[in-house]
Amino acid sequence: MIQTLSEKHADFFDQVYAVVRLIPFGRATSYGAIASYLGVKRSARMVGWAMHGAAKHAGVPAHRVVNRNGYLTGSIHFESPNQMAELLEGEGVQVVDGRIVDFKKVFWDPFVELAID
DNA sequence: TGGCTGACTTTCG
DNA sequence: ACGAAAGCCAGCC
Repeated sequence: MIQTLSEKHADFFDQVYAVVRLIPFGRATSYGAIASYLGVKRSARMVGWAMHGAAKHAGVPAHRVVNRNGYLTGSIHFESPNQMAELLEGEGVQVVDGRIVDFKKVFWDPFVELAID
């Protein structure tokens, strides 16, 4: 739960996992958006680094996390470079040349979707 | 134990 | 407008 993020002093990784898990089907977000949501936008790299552990965390759709341009930069860390793209396409997200088409449309902004008050 | 590296983003020159 | 550098923090030699 998101509310527990601010309540509990969970590890940075756990917070990232929690947010990533909330990404709806057919949507995607960026490392920076998650980092910013967690209040450490400058640590966007850590979000990506956190995904290293996300692979062993079931239920964490790491393929729905891309860089701010919609490029599947993390695809190289999947079982195969095209694994990430195929997963996204399987969710109806069109991917061309390692980049999400109309990323702004499929972009899932935690600040908006989670409606922070 | 200490230092390097990294699935990024932003800002300064 | 483009290129380079910094900042973030935890895991892994």
